[in-house]
Amino acid sequence: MKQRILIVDDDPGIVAAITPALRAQGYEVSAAHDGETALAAFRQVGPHLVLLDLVMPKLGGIGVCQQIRQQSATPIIVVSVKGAEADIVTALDNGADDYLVKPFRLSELLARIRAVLRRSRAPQPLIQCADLVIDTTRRIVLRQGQPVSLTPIEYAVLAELVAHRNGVVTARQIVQRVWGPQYADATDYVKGVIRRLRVKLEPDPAHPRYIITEPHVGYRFNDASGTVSSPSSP
Amino acid sequence: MKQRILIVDDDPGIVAAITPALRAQGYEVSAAHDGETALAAFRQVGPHLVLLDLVMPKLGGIGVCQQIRQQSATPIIVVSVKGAEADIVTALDNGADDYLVKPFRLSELLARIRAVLRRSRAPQPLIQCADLVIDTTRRIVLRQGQPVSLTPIEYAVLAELVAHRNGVVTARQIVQRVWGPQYADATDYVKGVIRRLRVKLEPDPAHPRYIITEPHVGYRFNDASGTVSSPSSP
DNA sequence: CGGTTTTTTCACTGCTTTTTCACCGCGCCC
DNA sequence: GGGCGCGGTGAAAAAGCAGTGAAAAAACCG
Repeated sequence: MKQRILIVDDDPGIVAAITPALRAQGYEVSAAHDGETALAAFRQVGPHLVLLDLVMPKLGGIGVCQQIRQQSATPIIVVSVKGAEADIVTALDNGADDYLVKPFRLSELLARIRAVLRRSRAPQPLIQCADLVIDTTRRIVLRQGQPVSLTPIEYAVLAELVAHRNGVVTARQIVQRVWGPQYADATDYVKGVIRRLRVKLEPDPAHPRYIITEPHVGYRFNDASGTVSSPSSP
Repeated sequence: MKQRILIVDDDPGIVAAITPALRAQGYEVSAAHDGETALAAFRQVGPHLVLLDLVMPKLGGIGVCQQIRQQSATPIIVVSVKGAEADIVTALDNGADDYLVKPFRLSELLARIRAVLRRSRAPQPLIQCADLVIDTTRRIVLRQGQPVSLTPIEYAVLAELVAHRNGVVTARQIVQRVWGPQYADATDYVKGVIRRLRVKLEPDPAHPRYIITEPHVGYRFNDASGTVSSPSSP
């Protein structure tokens, strides 16, 4: 699935300059030109990353930052002409992940996007959980050492759950990430896939241990045991 | 728990300049002066973050970066005099999380450290109050460590109360925020939800400690203890 | 092209939540 | 003391949601 980037900038020139470069890298790009439409677009598109200008009509970049952070951990890179120490510190302390001063070098922006996305999607190569092993690099799932055959959609949904393991993911989020933003309310799809996943992965599909339903909120991948591979910060 | 930072730089001046500032922020600081000792120190200290210079004897910064990445996901901020596009892109693509060109502003470095640590350590703004813990990002409420299941409306009302904790919120305000402006005088809804919240959250629902009624005004969420959240502002 | 797997659609069921409504108790002011 | 506003209580009706099964449609593969 293509990664989606939302550009928020009131200067159409900037948007026009960046967009094709991002598309060339294989990202899907959408844009908003003021703070309020940015938040609406954010909810609708469910992007994997936000490129955010600071100076904007309606609602400033800092405000957008805070609003997004209240509802999501989606990475944000602020791109602004304001290069003062105070601006940078304020943005970073209000939830931005990186800060780039205009004018910037395109390849640097791309590299910073890669770095931020790499960390946020943190595909820990191996996730082990009782009798399940999920190898995200090979797209393989083992259950009690036996490989489980998953269809592409099943795997994509599982990956989405595992990416936020121990956290709740709404059906809406899953549909947006796996099928695309335009399917946002086709949450029926998820029901079916979740069921098939449970049949294939759960010891007792009727009483799930891994794929837990958080009533009226969404689903949660329950990883009781700590992840064993690739030790992160000790 | 104090967070540990490993500084890797062959210039003792830099180390001497940064170290006290980091200590003042409450970090534990250790240092290494070349690539090889850096890796040894990394394994020994197990830092939460690495500040890495590029030009060094024995093993360059890029090499250190790769080696660290092979064994850990510990965040790395590269700090270097080299400001060329190619250097930045190379560092970021080899596992660095951020890149700061010397000379840098100290407060910017500190802000970038906070930003990177925040993301790597899932910072959850928690509201703690006696035996209640409210995790606003994950939509989870714990009572004496046990998760409490709240319905969407219950959670929304609680969030509204908590947002103005220790201040009074009128029933009218709650209805407007949770149900929408057109429901402004359906204050009956609130009664029911408040009751259910008390049953679920209060030790003695008949004599509320948290969700207090302010007669003829509204409700107030009583947060005796201070809020505990992640260290974001210095 | 035919057969198989996968995805989509839909109707149904049991359960939880939300809404609605009637009533109770308390304090207050006239 | 009786009416009145306000907040708490309880229960039943209505609505919404998740799980299930099964069949149609689409994609895949030889």
